[in-house]
Amino acid sequence: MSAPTRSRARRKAERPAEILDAAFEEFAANGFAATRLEDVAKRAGVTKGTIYFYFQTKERVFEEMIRHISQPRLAEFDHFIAALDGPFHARLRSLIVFFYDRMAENRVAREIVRLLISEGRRFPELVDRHYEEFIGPFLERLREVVEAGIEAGEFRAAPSLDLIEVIFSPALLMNLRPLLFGDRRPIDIGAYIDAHFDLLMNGLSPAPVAG
Amino acid sequence: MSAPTRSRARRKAERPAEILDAAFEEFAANGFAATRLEDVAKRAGVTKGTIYFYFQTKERVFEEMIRHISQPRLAEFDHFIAALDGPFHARLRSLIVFFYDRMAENRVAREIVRLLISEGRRFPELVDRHYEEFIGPFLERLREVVEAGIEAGEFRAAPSLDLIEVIFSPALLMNLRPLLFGDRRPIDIGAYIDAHFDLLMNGLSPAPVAG
Amino acid sequence: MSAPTRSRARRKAERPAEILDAAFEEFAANGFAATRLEDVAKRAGVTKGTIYFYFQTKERVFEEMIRHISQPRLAEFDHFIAALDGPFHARLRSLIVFFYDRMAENRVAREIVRLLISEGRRFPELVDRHYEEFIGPFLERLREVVEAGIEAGEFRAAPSLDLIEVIFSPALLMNLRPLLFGDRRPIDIGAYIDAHFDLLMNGLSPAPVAG
Amino acid sequence: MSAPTRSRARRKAERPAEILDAAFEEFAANGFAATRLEDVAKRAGVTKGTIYFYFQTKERVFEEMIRHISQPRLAEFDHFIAALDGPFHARLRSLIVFFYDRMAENRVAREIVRLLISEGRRFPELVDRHYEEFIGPFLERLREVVEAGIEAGEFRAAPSLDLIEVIFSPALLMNLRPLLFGDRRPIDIGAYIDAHFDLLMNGLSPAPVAG
DNA sequence: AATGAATGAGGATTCATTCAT
DNA sequence: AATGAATGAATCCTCATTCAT
Repeated sequence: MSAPTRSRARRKAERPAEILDAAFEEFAANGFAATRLEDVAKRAGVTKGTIYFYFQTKERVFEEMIRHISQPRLAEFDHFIAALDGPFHARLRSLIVFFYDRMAENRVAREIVRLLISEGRRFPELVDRHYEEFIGPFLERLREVVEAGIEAGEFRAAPSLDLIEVIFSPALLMNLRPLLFGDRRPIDIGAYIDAHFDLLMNGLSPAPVAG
Repeated sequence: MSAPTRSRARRKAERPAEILDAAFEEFAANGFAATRLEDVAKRAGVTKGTIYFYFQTKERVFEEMIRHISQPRLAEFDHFIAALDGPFHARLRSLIVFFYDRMAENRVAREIVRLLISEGRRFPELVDRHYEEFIGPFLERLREVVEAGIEAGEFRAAPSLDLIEVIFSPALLMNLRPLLFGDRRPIDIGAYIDAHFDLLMNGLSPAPVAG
Repeated sequence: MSAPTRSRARRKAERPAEILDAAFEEFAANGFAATRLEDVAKRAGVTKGTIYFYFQTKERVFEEMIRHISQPRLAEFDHFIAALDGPFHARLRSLIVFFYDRMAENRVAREIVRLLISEGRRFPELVDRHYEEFIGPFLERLREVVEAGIEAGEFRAAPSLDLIEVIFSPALLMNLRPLLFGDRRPIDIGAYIDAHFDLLMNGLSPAPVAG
Repeated sequence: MSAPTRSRARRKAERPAEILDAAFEEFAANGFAATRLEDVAKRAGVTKGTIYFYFQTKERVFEEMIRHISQPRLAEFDHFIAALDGPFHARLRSLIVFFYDRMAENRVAREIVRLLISEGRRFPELVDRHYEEFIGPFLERLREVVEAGIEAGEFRAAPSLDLIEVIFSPALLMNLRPLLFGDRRPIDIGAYIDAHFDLLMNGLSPAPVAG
């Protein structure tokens, strides 16, 4: 099948990506130290030697794997931002739903988070790059929307503006839950998102009795 | 010093705890797979053989270490709960501040969370026990306070009552941040807690103009 | 039970023997190298330390165990020899049946043989002592009976007189069989003994037609 | 020497056999448990890792070693059987001499027997395979010769026909002797074989006085 | 480009032996 | 006499890495 249809040259060009995809699965399943390059090779359909042809060390495989898996999300995010429209509370909701969808409910993204947490001490630059490329820009967009919403009178000038992460942090829980519990303890994510947004907009205090 | 002052029997009684304390430091620093029992032994001031006298395998050392480190917190929590008092929004704040204080700002607790995330797949019972002993009861207390507060008219009956975790989840961020960034990217936790609580009570919507 | 009936002093006197009995079972089951003194201790109902109180090293335990298990057979053999009586072919049969009974069909004796074969290179003096105390005397008695039988005209002066072991060697097979096959491949020992003795007396050649 | 003369591929093809030959020497000298794979490697001129490249565990090395050492004898035996000729008592003697020669006087075969006895409990399938491939067929040939000899009037119909092993069992002694005594207690094997065969044919009973 | 044989340092685990009590 | 905590050398096995082909 693939042998006749894809030229040898083309297959060669895809080798590194195939190895990194395989590496993602193995590292996600076992962590950095407990993953054997032998298993990565087997999963990628090559031999250990081939991995060393493309990557210098196991560390390098890990680093490039994180890069390889993360990169595609960036463009997607930019595109999404560009399309944001409508009233600011709708934009805010969109941003948050986007995070739930792309980060919390997406297995690949979740496992990357797991790896950043578990191996972050060994690869601090990876974590920092992630902040600069994903988290920072996301928070920045969030802040812009909230600021504009305040200006437009849709939001009040809450202290959370300065600590914008407090606004979306409930979404983190949906990211961590499956990392901790796997399939155990499932939750109704739709209801959770609604609860998050309701709390975000209205808080817990009872509405003052309108005159 | 210890040889003359402490009797052999006394030292023996303390050995397992000493080993588990050392194990915590090593596992927290390197993760399960990358930690060498030899280093745990050295840190505990014993030899490898001694570890195997008390624990059957490296896995067992890990499991018992988690248990050993976590246990003491339980009593503390129960005691805190018993002392909860005052208006319900104050109790709610107390609970949340308690979580920030004991979980987010405490290095040991944070590292336990890291280990549960990174090694949870290998030790699912540990994660589940943690839920049953810590997370579940904490959420339960939280729910009780909110329910009572609603009854008392201090809180509105928000949908978040059913998904109580949404209420305290911003605190998770303060738990994860140092796991990811170490000492880089510090944050003003006091301000963050205030923002969290403000959002919790008031939301982002502008207050309706009072009559 | 045993505590009240047996005095402590008496139990102490039996300790070494209990240890050696336990050692026999473990060494027989696993061989010298694969046996753990810890298991010997457990089986004997004492601790490792106690073994070292009575015996200097694992090697010593092994050596003394062989001695301890073998010794009792010697007296038995002497007693049996003294009672030998009747025509010489009957005495020969008795001797051979004795060997089958005490060596081939007795599990303990068989396992001692296994140990002498498997550990003989490590403990050559044990093997040699065994020859001097058991095999040599047994062959000597065999030779005496055959010689007397020749004198009495009951046996012919076959060359096997000088290599007396050829006479009883079929019995060895009954010793080795269970060492190799355990309970697999059982054999009718009674019939085997009869075949052995028939061959011994009559050989395979057809009887010359009597005048 | 070997590096320039033998190609890598050629050396590779011989590696497993070289390792198994080395394994034979070490296991024969020390038994299974007391043999260190490190020593096997050293003797084979490779490193520990190489052994594990070809064999999964120490057990596997042992099993394949037994196979590797035993196999070549099988063809030899078949060839010998095909060439059997002459009167039946001559064939019987040939068979028995063959056993003495190939099993009792051959160091390699003897040590395999030692290993089957000492490690048979751990590797019962090895013992059973040995019976099926070597012992069983050998006994079968023996029986055929004796049966044909009876038919031809060269042998009498002794009860030993049903327990054919009684006929060759004296040869076992020549197998076991060196296992137990090494070079101590040498024996004149030629004379022993003669005595064995004389007994086999004529027994111990005095010849009836011919008319 | 790719293979896979080979290495060797490293780490988990075992166990004979010691010794304070 | 007896215990059992403690040791540390020994040994199995793993795996990142190299390199001849």
